[in-house]
Amino acid sequence: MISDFQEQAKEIIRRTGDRVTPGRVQALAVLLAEQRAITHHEIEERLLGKLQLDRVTLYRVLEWLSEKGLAHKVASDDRVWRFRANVDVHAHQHAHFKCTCCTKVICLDGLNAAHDWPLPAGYRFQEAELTVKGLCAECA
Amino acid sequence: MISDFQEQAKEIIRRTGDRVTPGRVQALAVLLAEQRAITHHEIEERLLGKLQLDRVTLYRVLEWLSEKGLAHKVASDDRVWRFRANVDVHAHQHAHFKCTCCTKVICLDGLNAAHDWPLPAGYRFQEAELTVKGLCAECA
DNA sequence: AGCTTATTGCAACAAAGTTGCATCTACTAT
DNA sequence: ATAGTAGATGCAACTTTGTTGCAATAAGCT
Repeated sequence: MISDFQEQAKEIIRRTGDRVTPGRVQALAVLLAEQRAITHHEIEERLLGKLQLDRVTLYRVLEWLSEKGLAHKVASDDRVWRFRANVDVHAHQHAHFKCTCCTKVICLDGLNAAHDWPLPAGYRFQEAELTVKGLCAECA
Repeated sequence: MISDFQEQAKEIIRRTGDRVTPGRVQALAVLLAEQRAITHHEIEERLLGKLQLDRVTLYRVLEWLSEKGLAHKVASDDRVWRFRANVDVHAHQHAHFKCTCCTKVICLDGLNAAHDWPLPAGYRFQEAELTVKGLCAECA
């Protein structure tokens, strides 16, 4: 299973034309194996044993994944970025759910934060970030 | 004008039953004088000259204002909390707009992030935080 | 196999916020 | 008015999350 994600990650990264490095492959593999948005810290934990990767390098890898559109960053109220691999045209405009109990974050793919929000005159819309908070099935 | 806000702040604070201290009064007065959500740092700037208040104390005052429901905190993608005085039943459920150019944040009072978001089975809604990003009238 | 340049690791730094504790002060009760 | 007390404040030190500069390394090309 895991090597499956690794191969998948390798192929995705190869297609960007940029270098295929262990750090990028393992980090993306971790994200692919996860159905939810996870923090830098959580990714580090999952890499333990598999690959020793510098903290800073992981930050840079995650930044690179976002830039290349292979993953997306999710802002949260705890000042921590979370990352999730971009699946297909999963694309940009979608909402997130954060459990106020276990802090888990998932993507609400069905919910697209569309651009029909009424803004004051002269304001221009770019994007919307919607985070719904509550309790997940396990914590409820 | 300014002392007007000070008197208003004093009265609001008095009604909580907690102590009316210069830090609380001045901080709330600053928030009342502002129509948008501002950062700890911006509040500190506006207090310069009026009152020398320790960084930590301001953090605690802002926390207290939130707890007492006199102000609300707005999370943002720059990992910085912003605060705004709560006007009337302005209350909780509303959206925010953040200018991607000047980083200014305003409250979209007309837009209430209502609770009809479709969640997965077993999930329980608590609150929603909606941030619309784009350009404000001055930056557009 | 060697070259080139992107990537990595390390150390140091930065911003935002928190904690512990001694000191001070707003309010209360005299 | 004064004194006592719980609650606020100021200071120093710390934490967490993330960033920057730079020398060393290694991925992919020829």
